[in-house]
Amino acid sequence: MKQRVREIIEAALVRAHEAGALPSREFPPILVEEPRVEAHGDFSTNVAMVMAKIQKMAPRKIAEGIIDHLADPGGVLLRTEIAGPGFINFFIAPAAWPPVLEEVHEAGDRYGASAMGGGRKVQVEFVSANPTGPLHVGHGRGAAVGDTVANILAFCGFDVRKEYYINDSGRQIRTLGRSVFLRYTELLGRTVSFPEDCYQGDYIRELAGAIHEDRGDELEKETEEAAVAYCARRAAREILSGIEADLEVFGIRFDRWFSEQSLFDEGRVDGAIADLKDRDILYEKDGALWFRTTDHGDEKDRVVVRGNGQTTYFASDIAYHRDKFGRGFHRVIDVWGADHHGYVARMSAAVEAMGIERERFGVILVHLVNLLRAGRPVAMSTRAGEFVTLREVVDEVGRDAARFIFLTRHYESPLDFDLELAKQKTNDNPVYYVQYVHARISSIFAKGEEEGTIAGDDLTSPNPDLLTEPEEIALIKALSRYPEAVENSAALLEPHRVAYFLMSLATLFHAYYNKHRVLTETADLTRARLYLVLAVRKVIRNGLSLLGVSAPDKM
RNA sequence: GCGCCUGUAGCUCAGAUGGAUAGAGCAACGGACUUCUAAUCCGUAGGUCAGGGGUUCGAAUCCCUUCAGGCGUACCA
Repeated sequence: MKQRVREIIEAALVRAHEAGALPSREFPPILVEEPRVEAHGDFSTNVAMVMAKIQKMAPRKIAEGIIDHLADPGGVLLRTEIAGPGFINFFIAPAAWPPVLEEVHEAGDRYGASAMGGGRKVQVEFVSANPTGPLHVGHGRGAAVGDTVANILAFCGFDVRKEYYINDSGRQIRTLGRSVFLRYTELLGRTVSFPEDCYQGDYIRELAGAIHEDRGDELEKETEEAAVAYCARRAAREILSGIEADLEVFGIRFDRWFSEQSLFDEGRVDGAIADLKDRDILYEKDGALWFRTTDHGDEKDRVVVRGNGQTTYFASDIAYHRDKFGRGFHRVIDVWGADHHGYVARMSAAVEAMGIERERFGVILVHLVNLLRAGRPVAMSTRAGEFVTLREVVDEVGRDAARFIFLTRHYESPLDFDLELAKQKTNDNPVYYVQYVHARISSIFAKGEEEGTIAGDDLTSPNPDLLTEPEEIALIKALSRYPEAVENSAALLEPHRVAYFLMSLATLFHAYYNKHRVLTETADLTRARLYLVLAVRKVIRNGLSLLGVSAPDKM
């Protein structure tokens, strides 16, 4: 509908110019918005004010010229008015709304989908937690955001791949190996002093126990280096498969798990370094190899190969991102914890230095999660091994509630996740509020079938024009806004917009439900209302599925 | 010190690209279940959009500045 209004305005501008009412034919992009105040109409535009300078006319005068040349062949406009400093307000004829329902029904599962992506390949890399311990709630937030952003982009016509980058090389993995090996030697009856910088969690003992069970004391016969390496490899593999299982429970499946170690094994790190050196993007200083990131906006150059010959984490990341773009992704989106924000400038600089336009690389910084229980903070420290895992949270509060909570805040806002609140079935926890709409509508259909008034979802020749109640028009208006909500969500990479849309749609539905009956004495009216609520159910289910939340028929 | 993020009702949070009178939930108070699910609805009350300056027809939104909280500032990952 908004699009239709925009077209009407565009046509009026051209006609007004041709008729001499507007001197310049230079028109700005037309902004059509939905005013907060009902008295200002269904839509309004500020074009007249924006054009004042170009046209060298008073805004209200321009507005008059536009209104005089409005054509409305479809008869959607009830009336228009000029208001305030030069707004043009449009009031839509109530009868113009019900036909919108046909669009919802025709598109079905695809309602709200768009072609904005044009099939371009996009990669979303998220979670990518080191395989040194189980996932915690913070990872869960990143997982929910990354997964949903990817879903929404795919829905908007991008060819999306979800990827998990495994940091299976480097010091943390060696530390993991050392931690497990030490616990293992403990099991052999030795007393060891367990260093503070090793991983303290109980899961380390479990991993050591499993190795002890399989291999007995065999590892003792190997060199310590080999034994530690074995422990590291094996522990990382097992932790990773635990992570994969936890993500599966959380409703997330990756298209690809990408190993950092493979970059070394296949010579991609060396390859990237050699290439960048040839192009004079890397230079030597003080025995180290540096990247000229300052040429691309970073505050200082960064080391890629240290004086001792070891590559930095940055080196792997350069090789990794080079590989990503080499795979033909038009756009690459990384989802990181906000504590890595200091890394964004250098990574962006590196990408740009490799000849890739800056807009093609984006980082979503997901802010931290404070885990609470009934208002009190729950201690969280990976190293000390005191933390609540994502799995425990999902087991306790449920996948739907957990995902929804992560997605009802902007990712740049710190999040308090209260376990007790998350279990409550109140409106402080709106996932149930939204799901309840779906259940209620399903229940209406169940009742209708039971009474024999309808058969399944099959509504023969409904007449939407019978939907004249203000609550019905309000619902239809809301449904018509869904595609735009999804597009905005995709354009801004902000999944919470879909969640908020669903909550507001739910509010309108519950109000309608409480005031009017769907199954009435009049067959025509019943069919029309079923047609409406079925459209609502489709959109609720559609939106929830983007968020990775289930749409239950019963609650 | 410098950089990034955050600051909106008692609490938790929305308010993209600057628009007209600032929004929701929770909590508080008062109402609505013989009905298609009350996990719901209706109403009342609640504000110096952290403070100050600026830009303009118009600022929660853009710019400058102060304050508060978080994070980051390695030849760590």
